[in-house]
Amino acid sequence: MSSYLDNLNDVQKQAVLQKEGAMIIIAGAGSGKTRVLTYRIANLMKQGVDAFNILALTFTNKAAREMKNRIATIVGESEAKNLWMGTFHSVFARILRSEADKLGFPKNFTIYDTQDSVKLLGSIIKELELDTDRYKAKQVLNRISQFKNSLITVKAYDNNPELQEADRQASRPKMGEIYKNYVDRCFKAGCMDFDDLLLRTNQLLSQFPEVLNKYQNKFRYILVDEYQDTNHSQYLIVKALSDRFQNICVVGDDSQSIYAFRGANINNILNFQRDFDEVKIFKLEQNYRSTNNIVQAANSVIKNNRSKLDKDIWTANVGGDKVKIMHTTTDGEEGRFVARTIFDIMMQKQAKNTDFAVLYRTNAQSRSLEDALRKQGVDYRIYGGLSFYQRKEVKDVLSYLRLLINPKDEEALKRVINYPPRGIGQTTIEKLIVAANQYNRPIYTILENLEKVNIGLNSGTQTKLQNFITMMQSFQIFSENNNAFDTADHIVKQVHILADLDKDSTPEGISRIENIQELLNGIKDFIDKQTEEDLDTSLTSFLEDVALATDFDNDKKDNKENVSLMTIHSAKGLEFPYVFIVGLEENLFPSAMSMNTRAELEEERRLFYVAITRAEKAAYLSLARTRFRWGKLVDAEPSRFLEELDENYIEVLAKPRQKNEGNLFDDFESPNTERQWQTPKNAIRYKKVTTQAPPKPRPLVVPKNLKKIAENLSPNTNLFDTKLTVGNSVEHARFGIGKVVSLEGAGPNIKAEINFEKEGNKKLLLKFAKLKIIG
DNA sequence: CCACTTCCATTTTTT
DNA sequence: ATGGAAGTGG
Repeated sequence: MSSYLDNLNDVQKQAVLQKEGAMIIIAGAGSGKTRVLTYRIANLMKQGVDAFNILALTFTNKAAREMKNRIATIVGESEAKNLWMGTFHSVFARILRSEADKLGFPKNFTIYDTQDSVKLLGSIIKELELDTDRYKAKQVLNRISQFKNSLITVKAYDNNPELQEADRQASRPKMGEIYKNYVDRCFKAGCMDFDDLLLRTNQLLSQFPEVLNKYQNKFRYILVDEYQDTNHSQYLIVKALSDRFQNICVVGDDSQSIYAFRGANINNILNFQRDFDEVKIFKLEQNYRSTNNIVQAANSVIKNNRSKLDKDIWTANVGGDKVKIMHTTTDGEEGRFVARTIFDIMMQKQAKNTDFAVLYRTNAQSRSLEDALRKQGVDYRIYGGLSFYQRKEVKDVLSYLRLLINPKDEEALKRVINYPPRGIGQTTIEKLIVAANQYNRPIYTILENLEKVNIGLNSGTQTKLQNFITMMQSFQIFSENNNAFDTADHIVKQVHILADLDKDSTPEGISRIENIQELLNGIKDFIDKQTEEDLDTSLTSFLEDVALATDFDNDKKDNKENVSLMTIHSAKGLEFPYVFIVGLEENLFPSAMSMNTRAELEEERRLFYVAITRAEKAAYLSLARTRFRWGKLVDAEPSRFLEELDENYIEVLAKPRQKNEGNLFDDFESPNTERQWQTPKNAIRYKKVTTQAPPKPRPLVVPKNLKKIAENLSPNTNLFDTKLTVGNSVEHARFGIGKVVSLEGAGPNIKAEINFEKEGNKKLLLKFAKLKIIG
């Protein structure tokens, strides 16, 4: 029966066959992790475990889908269909959907994306008449996200002088008030944001024992992929669900943890052995993906990180090409180098577009690459960035649909109440919000009862509002008798969105119309697919899918083969024969925002490690000495990561040149560009230099914005590195001098009990407490 | 209330 | 450079 096991090495096989208990699979890059997970689940099922009792949490929905398909080939489609597989967010959104009433949410709750959350926070900040420079909606959202991911509710915040003090120090004393308002408003709107999907799940499991019991019994075998990137909230969910049967298998690689910025807690993986009894450990250390030069180059970089699990990634693969490094003068030149090299490799090695990926640190870097690829005639596709569903015109249509299933959805209402323009202005909307807050009802309810409230609207405006409501009600009725596609189509026609967009005959305007068409097609596809698999075809389920979809999840139908352009973060879990990593410059990669602590810098280094290890056959690194940023030319120094690469595995294509030495690709601007490139003369351009230029002493750059951000962050982030221990004397801004009595918790959640001379014993969350070690 | 203009920040990464 | 927000005149 176990022919499928023959493809596995010893450790992989052990990991697959270990059926019960807690286990951790430390899976180095390219070590066949997905294969192990797939076979492991298949094996469980072959051994008689019911698919309904297996929960597998992945990092993207696409990963879940692919894994499911692979499992289906082993155990059969009908069985594989019953597996619960998906991202934390989508799996628990589904569970919340059926249990929402217990938490006071409607079953049809809608999901706020980041845009919605930021907008809501913007209006709250305005309503509270706070300084919008101090209180930047986006930053406030980040802070609230931190709270939620650490399970700090509004109440917990109110009881936590430390947090309040930290916010006061960051000149945001009203943070608690904003937080409370935000949570209230989301609740009243029947909406959950991304973090709520996890936080509310935790609430559900902790406050309702019968619910916990139900899902503990259901999910007897739990698997978590990319465990290194789970946050505290996710960790608690996993812990709670697996508590009964303790059949928990987590897979991850601490060296690939790159999501600390959104609360991922690397200690979840580092401390796994502490959290469960008798943990079995499997280390997958053989890399099957990359050539030896790539594996060793990657190893030489990551070894500079202090905090990591002990492992030794090796490969039996041949050496292959060395990792190539290209110094260029400008970002434009860098783009042309990438485009040209891709073109050359395609010609010489008969490679396809899909064999290539260009990875960058920030989305903004894609522009110069796009220009160059377009000129070179290389088809490409950008992943990530603004997703399809976030485009204005698409979101407008989606907002109508959202409002239909959840009339309380405030952000959706605000979007469509005057779009297309129907004479309902800002003033009117503000009056409505005020009324809604006064009566403690959703705006929609106010609208339905306009005649009963007097909020100072003139009769003309009242009629317009009335018409809007009547229209929405008619849509409501329509949707009850028609499917999601017909409803959406009906709405698009009735509100004349296309007519509005038609006024704009620019290419952008035309593409907007196409986007709406594509959205409608998307809904149709969704219904077809769901029907085929006998799943929910409702509007609600479509909207949920959309809210949690990533760019990778909706496969474009154009059958063109494309070079992939994406951020390194997006590239996690993917692999390509040829990988280009661009912008290896100080302040860009590592990012200027991530150089104030060792922890941050180490995350950047892991990011670099992830980038290199995406490559199978060849990796090209490039940098530019000047680059357009913020519309200005900015000078740049080579990234420190380049110096960390072991020179045995690299090859420098063009040595660093001073700016005034002229542009390597200057002739590229000339009309004969193409021909110039074919001439052998160009060969010397790839001049090999055996020694790298002596590294210049790096000027100590402290960007201006760094200071500001440092002030906003808790100033003691680096405390994690200085290792506070029991017995240390510390000084606290408010409580004065004290001694550390004990430490508990892990990572960002370490709490210290401190005996203060004046204030007595206090437990402080190190993350937020402002402590200075004085002895 | 709307259309047009000017101004401003934006660039770290994403479910 | 660019797109969104805020301000201004009709």
